[in-house]
Amino acid sequence: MSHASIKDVAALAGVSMSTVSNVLNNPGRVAPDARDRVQRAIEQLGYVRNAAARQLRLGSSKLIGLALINISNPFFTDVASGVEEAAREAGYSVLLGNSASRPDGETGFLELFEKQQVDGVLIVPSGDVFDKLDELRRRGTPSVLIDRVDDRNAFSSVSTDDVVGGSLAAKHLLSLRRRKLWFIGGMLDVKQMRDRLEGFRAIVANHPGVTLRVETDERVDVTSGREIGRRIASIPEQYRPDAVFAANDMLALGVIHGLTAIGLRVPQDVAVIGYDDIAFSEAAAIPLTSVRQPSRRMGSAAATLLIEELADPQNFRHRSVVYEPQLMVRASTAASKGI
Amino acid sequence: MSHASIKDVAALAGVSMSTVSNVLNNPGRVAPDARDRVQRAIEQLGYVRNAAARQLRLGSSKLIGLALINISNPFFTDVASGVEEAAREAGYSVLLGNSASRPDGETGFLELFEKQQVDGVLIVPSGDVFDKLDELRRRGTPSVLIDRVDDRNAFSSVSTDDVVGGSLAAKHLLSLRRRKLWFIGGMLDVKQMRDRLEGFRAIVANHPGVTLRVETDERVDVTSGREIGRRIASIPEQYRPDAVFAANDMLALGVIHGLTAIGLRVPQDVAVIGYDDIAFSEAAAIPLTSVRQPSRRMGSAAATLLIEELADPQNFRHRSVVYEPQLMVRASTAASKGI
DNA sequence: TTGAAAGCGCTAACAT
DNA sequence: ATGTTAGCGCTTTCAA
Repeated sequence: MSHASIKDVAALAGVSMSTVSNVLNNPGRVAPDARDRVQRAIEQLGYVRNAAARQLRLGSSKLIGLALINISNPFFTDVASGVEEAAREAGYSVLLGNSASRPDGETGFLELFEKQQVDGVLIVPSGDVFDKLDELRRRGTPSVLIDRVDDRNAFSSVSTDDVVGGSLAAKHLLSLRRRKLWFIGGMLDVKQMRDRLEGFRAIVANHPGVTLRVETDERVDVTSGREIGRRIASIPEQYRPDAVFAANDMLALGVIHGLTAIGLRVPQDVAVIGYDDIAFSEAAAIPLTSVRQPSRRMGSAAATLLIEELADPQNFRHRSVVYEPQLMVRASTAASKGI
Repeated sequence: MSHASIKDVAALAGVSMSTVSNVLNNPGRVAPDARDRVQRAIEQLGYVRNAAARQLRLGSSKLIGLALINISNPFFTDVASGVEEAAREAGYSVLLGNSASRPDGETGFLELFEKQQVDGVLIVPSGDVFDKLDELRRRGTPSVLIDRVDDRNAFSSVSTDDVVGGSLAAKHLLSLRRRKLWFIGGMLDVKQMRDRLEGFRAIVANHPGVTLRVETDERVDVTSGREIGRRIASIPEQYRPDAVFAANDMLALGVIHGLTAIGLRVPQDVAVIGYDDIAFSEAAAIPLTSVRQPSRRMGSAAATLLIEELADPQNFRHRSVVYEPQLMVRASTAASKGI
């Protein structure tokens, strides 16, 4: 009734366990007729390999752990798709965890991953997980960072240059003659946020007369964006920003909604630019200008890097792949001011 | 250098392996000082339980497999959040698979799940996986369906009444005096699609003079919605629909984009209603009217059902939980026709 | 309260 | 080409 084992298959096929194992792993080494009998026995019993036993024996699970901050942000699911694709091609499966769902966040997941004996970890770090990652590696589980470089270069990483991304956004807004800018983002203890702001600010600093105000909130989702949008809309015109750079698209989409709900026009009254360029941005009724990160490619590159390291841990040299972000100009900033 | 085992811990603490095991599983049964020594040894060695070995011994992995059609649809990630929450509370972890990423689709994932010895499976079935699920159950792995009922009532399920949902959409559109309706959806071999259409059509049938055209496409995402939107916009007014019911929100959002890009007004020229009510719908610049499914709740209910079954497989009676969909009226249909 | 030993299902080295 | 056997790390009787 329960799961059949290799032993059952062997008995039914009238061969030894190792022959069955060979049929599974080295079909070439086994005589055709024995192979056929084993195959039939497998079918008949509905035999399925027990990964736990295999893993225990082999010391490898052929599993990669992917730790995401927030699975409901399409940027991350795009990354995940890329990871899965590359992993599958190399014969790995992906154990997906989203830290938002755990009280203990990313650390909790890393522990689960380790217990499950994943061969390696892919992580989009938000908090400070480097100690934990170091520990993991000392015990033989390597990891690759996504969307974030490791300053000490102790881990491979795949990211987009967020400083450049921030400056792209600023240049674009300034070229549109916007002068009163807001940066809206998550907590600045997250490196990605800091970098985007840094790039943005550096450009603004070269433009005397242009003001920049920084607003941060713990939540970086559509709802919190909408609240900020409404707040902006209620500010008298002379104090109101004429452009907003939101540190991710969900936020930006929310801001537009909050703004327009109160009658402001985007981009005429307030231009809005986001970050990530998720699919919804292009399809929004006011298509969103956004700084694109090649999310899917980042995912597959990270997985590839990890798999390379797994294949030859000794000789592998850590690498940092940094992509250039790309400005996607759309309606949310396209028209000139005040028209 | 590699992973420390219970044996190493035992040696360092100067106790037997079983004492270490007891510290881990029945701390009460072990003398305080021995316990302390073991604890310290665990810390010092950075010992982490090997789930594979534990699983092999116990026959249970404390893992639930969740098979989703498409991880980039926020509806599914919301379901996943609900699942994770309920699972975590009960001490289970979730192995997440999205069938879109596999050439062999859901079946491929079910096989992975079985190999990984998940204790149970949660699945949003699209194709015909019942044979496979039957097989799984025969070998001791139960499953619960999400977003779909099993006609034979052989599996528990959690779903929303899609027929009612479809009729809600139709009634709303008709109350707005729309007469030329289009249904846009995925392939009709997917039960959910059929049901939504059925409910929609049943209402329309009672209204002589109202026409309904059905358009299906394999892809049900923003891009394909946009293409259809553009196509509609290019139709001369007298043949053009005055309302569209899209079978999910990603499609609907795309349709609106395609429509407005060519200068049509939503809802004045064409009213658009979606399905699922994902977060982006409310925040879209033309907020989308949608039939809401309680995605998160569906996820947690399904997980709860599965966990109950796992706890007492003998006496568990399959149950079908059916939620009522809810019409969320927003701007994409709100204004009357032609204004 | 603690320890010794068996065995979960699998693979691989070795023997035939 | 096939079989025998040891052992991966853990839990769990059973005995002390």
